[in-house]
Amino acid sequence: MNKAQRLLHILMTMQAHRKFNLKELTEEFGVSKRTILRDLQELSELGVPLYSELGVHGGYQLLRDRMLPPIHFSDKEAVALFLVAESLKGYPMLPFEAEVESALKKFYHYSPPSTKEKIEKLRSHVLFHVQERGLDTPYLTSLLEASLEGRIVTITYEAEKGTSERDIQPIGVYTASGLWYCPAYCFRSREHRLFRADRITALTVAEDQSRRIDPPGYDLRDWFTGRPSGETAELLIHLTRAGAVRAKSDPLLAEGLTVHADGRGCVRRAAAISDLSCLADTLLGYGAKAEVEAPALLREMLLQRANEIRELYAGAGG
DNA sequence: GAGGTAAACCCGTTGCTGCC
DNA sequence: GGCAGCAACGGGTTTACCTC
Repeated sequence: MNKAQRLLHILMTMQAHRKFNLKELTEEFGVSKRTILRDLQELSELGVPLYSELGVHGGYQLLRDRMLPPIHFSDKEAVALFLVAESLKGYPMLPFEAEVESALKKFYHYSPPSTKEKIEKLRSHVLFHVQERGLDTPYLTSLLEASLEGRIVTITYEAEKGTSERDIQPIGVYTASGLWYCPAYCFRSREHRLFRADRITALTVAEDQSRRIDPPGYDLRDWFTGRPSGETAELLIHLTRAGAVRAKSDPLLAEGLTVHADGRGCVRRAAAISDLSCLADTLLGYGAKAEVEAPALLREMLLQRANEIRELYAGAGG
């Protein structure tokens, strides 16, 4: 039996037995322990999910649940998968980036030449442009994993107001305009808040997991459908014609937007109190194109910001 | 602590292949 | 045919870990 045949037989033996050790394999294949070890290492490097246990009852196990069965794709399905992959390439950071790269390599390697040809053509004719930000998000995968497992993590966050350390329970991650965001329940402010992944400079799993909200009862879909968490306020914003056009493509104002027959519009929905500050910053850019009727707190925030700007320029001019 | 197991080394042997 | 290079293999030793 040559090496290739032996590797194949070892793989079949592993699939037939839930657990095995070196001695059993050396007896079955009539080779030395050293050779079996080399074979197992080679199989592991090829992607076979092997798990070893030390000790008296130690041995090897094949993590069969972690290995997918062979799947057949049609030509169009294969090209479609690569199209999806291409759409992600513009992002400098992705969760499970190395795994995505490895999976695509395997997929491309085993694709027939005609499919490869279509994929290469696709690369020349389709481009998903993502705004380049050049910001590192080293904890993106950790945030995603924490949201999947409902873990509380301790983060160091660099906000505009300064650096803070806080415990959060992420509900997911999403990307917009080339940036990665992580909505999460913040145990310090006791409400859901939005964090920029690139502003997280340190992340560790929190020691105290007893506070975790399980089940969370609030997920990324709730976040996007605008179901607020925590204390809320009724929002009523009137928009000019130009303001309504702009609000249609504004993620903060599109929700709850109604455009009247004359082109003007209004935004009417519930908003979390914690979001008002962010809304005020956005509305400042609308100038007179948007007028806040409610809540009063948002009006005050806008006035305060406007006054700050006025003082700044009055001082510079005089 | 003893004994069983895997992991990680090192080194020597064997067989195949290509080159001169 | 002789030689070098390489891959595959085997044996030995030490270390780490686990169970009893």
